[in-house]
Parts: sequence; structure tokens; C-alpha cells
Amino acid sequence: MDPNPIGFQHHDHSHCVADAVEAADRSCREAGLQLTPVRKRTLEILLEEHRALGAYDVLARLSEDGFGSQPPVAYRALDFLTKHGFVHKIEKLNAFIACAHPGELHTPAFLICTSCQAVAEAETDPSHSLLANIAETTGFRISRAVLEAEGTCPNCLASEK
Amino acid sequence: MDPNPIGFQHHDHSHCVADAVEAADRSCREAGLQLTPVRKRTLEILLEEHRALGAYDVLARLSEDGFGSQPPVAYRALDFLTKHGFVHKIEKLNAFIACAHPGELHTPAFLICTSCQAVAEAETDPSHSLLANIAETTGFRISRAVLEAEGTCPNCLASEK
DNA sequence: TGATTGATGTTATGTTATTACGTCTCAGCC
DNA sequence: GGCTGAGACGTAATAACATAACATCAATCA
Repeated sequence: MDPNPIGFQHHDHSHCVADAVEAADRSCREAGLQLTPVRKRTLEILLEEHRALGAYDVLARLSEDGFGSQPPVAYRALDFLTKHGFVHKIEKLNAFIACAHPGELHTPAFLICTSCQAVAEAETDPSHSLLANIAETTGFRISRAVLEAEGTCPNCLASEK
Repeated sequence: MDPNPIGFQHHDHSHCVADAVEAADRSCREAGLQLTPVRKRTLEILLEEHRALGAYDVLARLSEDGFGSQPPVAYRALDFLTKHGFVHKIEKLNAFIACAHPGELHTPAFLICTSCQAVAEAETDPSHSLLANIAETTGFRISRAVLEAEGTCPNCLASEK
């Protein structure tokens, strides 16, 4: 089965990319960050694909587009985008995906379908979070959390029958 | 600062290793699994270190002990131990750590101190879990979950002053 | 005995990520 | 104008993590 790229729901995202890049652009200007051509293009690539891509996949696309062809080109752009919340890294896949809820301060959780490779980003309530509770009882101060679940998405469950 | 290897509390673990290996041994016999010499030694190494080790660190130790010196030797042993719940992989670190609660069926959560590299394994209540809730509302069936938090452990917080 | 299974070992390779260094641009300042 | 420092980008080289493919061996069992 082909990867279902849009979380678990199909939709027309003809405007998604442009809108999201526009939003990132504005957000960077406000924050005094430089959304340079490589960085912007990297974000576009992830938005266009709408699924998790490895750094080398991104690099190949960047290289085709006339940017540098060495790993640091992709990693630096991805680091920037990740650091500022426009992109997330899926640790379990060593891959990157455009944030589905940019701008909002959030701790994302990801649902990874092992059947169709789709990755959905879910919002979490930080105050109710498991990790927050654990942290509180142990006196640990959390700076970043990784919440990922592998399994089977609704679409693949349905077509398993 | 040196890594504090025992979760976040110091303790004498002179008996930990032997006890845990013994438990694993019994558990494997009951389940009809082969805790072979490489596998047992791999578990011992992780228990002795009591912190997250990379596969190549483990491999180096195995090799010193007369086992094979090529990556598959370590990866296969780690795969076995991980698959059967004696060891966990910390995705964020690409590293492995002996399970702190073997035998129990559980979804572990890890607290990773970026200052001293200690990793603590916390138990979670699967039914209350964030991911379980998300999964329920979206119809996603979870098979494996990754819960990891990076931050500063109580000890390092205390010594920061 | 012969077939099958599972464990181990090796060689080779693939994949992911970083270090180190040179250049360019631009803002701030003399 | 000319100097300087910060940040971005490019490259070469290498490090770190992981798997594929194949040979061997021992245990089990029809």
C-alpha cells in the first residue's frame, strides 16, 4: 500500500505548502530569524511530501535544486527548522516531518503506521502528560520530550479485513 | 560530572547483576528461549554499566571477552534481549540499557539527563497513558511506544546552584 | 541418516550524522 | 572607506550506527 501522506485522512493540500511557508516566513521575520533559501526550500520539501523524510532524501532534493550536495547542508537546515518548531524529528525513524501545528507551543506525539508509513502528529496536553507527572514526582526537569507510537492506522486496520 | 549510573539514586548494586541475570535465565528457560553465552554476557555488560551503551561499546566488550568482533554479534544479542524485554533501546541516544523492571509487562518511559548522561526508567500506567488516549480517539492500534524525555536530573539540578 | 531450525561468525556494505575548514555576506562601528 | 565579528553556506573527510548476505555448526527430530 502506498503511504498515506496526510496523517490518516486524505485531503486536498494544494494550498497547504504555500500557506505554511508563508506562516513560517512571517514567524521568522517577527522572531528575527533568517528563513534563508535552503531553509525555506527544505521546509517546502517536507510540506510537499507530507510524510517523514530522511535527511539524505531531503539532501537529494536540495541538491537537485542547486543547493549544496553534502550532508551538512541538509542537517543544518533541518536543525534550524527543528529548533524553531517548524519541523519535528521522528526518532524512531531517523526522519523529519513538517510540523502540523506550527506556531503553537506544543509537545507533539506521533503515531507511526508500520503498514503504510503514514505519520500523524497529535497534540498533547502537557499538564496531564505522563512524562510531566513522572518528572514532578522524581524532581527531573524536562526540556524536550519524545512521544512516539508505532502501530496500525485506522485506514490500514480497515483494509486488513 | 561523571555519569550517575543508577537512575538518579546511588546504590550498592553488587548483587544486581547476578540477580538480574539469574532472573533472565529463569525467565528464558520458562519461555523456551535460549539465553546463550553471548546474550547472557551482553546482558551482564549492560547491567554492570548500569547506563545506556551504544551497540559498538557493547561489541567492544564482547570482543574483548572472546566473542565475535563484527557488528552483527552485538546487534543480534541486543535484538534478542530487546525483543524479550530484558533490554530497552533509547531511541534518542541510539543506545541500549538493561531493563530496570524485567518480567513485568510494561511500557517504559525514560528520563535522560543531558548533564550527567544518567538514564532512569520509569513505569507508566498504560491505561492512563497519553498515547493510549490519543490512539483510542483516532482508532490507531499501538504496538510499541517510545516515551523519552531529555532534561536535567535532580542531582544535576542540585549541583547547578 | 538426513532435513530443519536456530545460533554464531565473517565480509561487505548501507545509512545516518558530525567535524573541520574555507568563503561569503552583512551589520555595526571606527 | 575599511575593519571586524557573527552567521550562513559550501566542501572534503570521517565517524557512528545498522544491516545484508553467506558459511558453519550444533541440536532436534521425522
